[in-house]
Amino acid sequence: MPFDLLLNNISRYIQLNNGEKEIFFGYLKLKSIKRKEFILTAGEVCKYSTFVTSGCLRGYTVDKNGAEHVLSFAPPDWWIADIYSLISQKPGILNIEALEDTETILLTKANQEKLYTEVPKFERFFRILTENSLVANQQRIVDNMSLTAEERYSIFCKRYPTLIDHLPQKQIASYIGVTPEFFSRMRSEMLRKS
Amino acid sequence: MPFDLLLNNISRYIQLNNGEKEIFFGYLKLKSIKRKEFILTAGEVCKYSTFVTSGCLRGYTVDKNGAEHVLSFAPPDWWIADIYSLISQKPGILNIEALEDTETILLTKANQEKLYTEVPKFERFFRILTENSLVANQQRIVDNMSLTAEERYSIFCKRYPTLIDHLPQKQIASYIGVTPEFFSRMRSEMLRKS
DNA sequence: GTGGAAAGATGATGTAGGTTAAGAAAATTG
DNA sequence: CAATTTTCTTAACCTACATCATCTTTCCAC
Repeated sequence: MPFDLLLNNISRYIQLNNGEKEIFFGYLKLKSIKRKEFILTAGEVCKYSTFVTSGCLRGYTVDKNGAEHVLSFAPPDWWIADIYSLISQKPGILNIEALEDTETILLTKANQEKLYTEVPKFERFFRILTENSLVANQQRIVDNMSLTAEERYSIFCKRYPTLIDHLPQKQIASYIGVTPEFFSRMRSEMLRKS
Repeated sequence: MPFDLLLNNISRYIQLNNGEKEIFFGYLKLKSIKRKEFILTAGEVCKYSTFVTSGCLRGYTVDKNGAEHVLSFAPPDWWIADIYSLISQKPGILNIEALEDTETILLTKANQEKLYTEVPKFERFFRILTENSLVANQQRIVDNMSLTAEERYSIFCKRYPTLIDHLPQKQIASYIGVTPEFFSRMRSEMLRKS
């Protein structure tokens, strides 16, 4: 059952009966994404919430100097979307790219709205999802303002232990907000100290 | 009617009939806060969503070096809370303080939950509120990673024109993530250039 | 497997913004 | 309105991190 991981993800916050599950499944679509393929690029309108079942995606912006800034990684069991664009249905700023071959489940904005009407529990589910995301983002703002790069990296390691091994370190550097060069130096510095 | 501003705030996203308004009003409490008074301090559990009708609040954290970091201002027509603490009902990290004498409307977490059950529309309202907040926070992360302090200040001026005049500039400095000294220098630098 | 591209390491040098300190101006409070 | 506290300004010096350049290593496509 390809939806198992997703059902389990959802059951953390709301309980669905079989009828509700059927309705839900009807609104989903499976999609495979090849490594380096994009499912969204800046300037496009985001049409889907994407749930990752295997592989890994990353969401990033490109600033006016051409530098990339990773906003989020989406390993299995995570949702990803350009929330701004998805909500407003205006062109977004996020690029979402597969870091490796990735399997996903898509829920269109339109279907999500239908789901809210037909199974109102989903309103709760996505509210909670958004709340959690907001909390994480707020914490990240605080961390960026008050911690050194080294401290932010330690936090990243604790929070995403599974990601550290198989993620190119320039991606991690970008996520914590430093250049790959500085990140490399910082890491060898940290090893030397320990 | 002290609830006018709040009703108007809500009507941007959901429409309430008179019965629903009555239920809603029954769950609200008015509270006046004196300048420099705190409605929440780090370590406490956040019990309310607070809506400001006049005056201004600020939410900030204190890092391990004792430095303050402003996460949000709440001028009239804004909601404020320690979302993390409010959701989890665990001790939070936010201090919320009145920058001037302020009038507020409080909605307890418990009443908010009741509202979700009795008037499910509110689930939608707070979902949208959270979504908007998430979008703003995400943008702030991007801005902090990719813009200079000067650019962040320009954005702040455009986004919160009413705040600039009557906010001590050290508070603005803290919000955009620089020291008051640097902020002062930067501002005179900007004036010189223009 | 091998050739080319991407990722990583490392050194020299540059800069945005921090720190410390001290005085001037403004705003609160009694 | 005077006293006191808070905020703002300016200046000298400092540091975390960026940039640029070059070299080595790893990866992956054919």
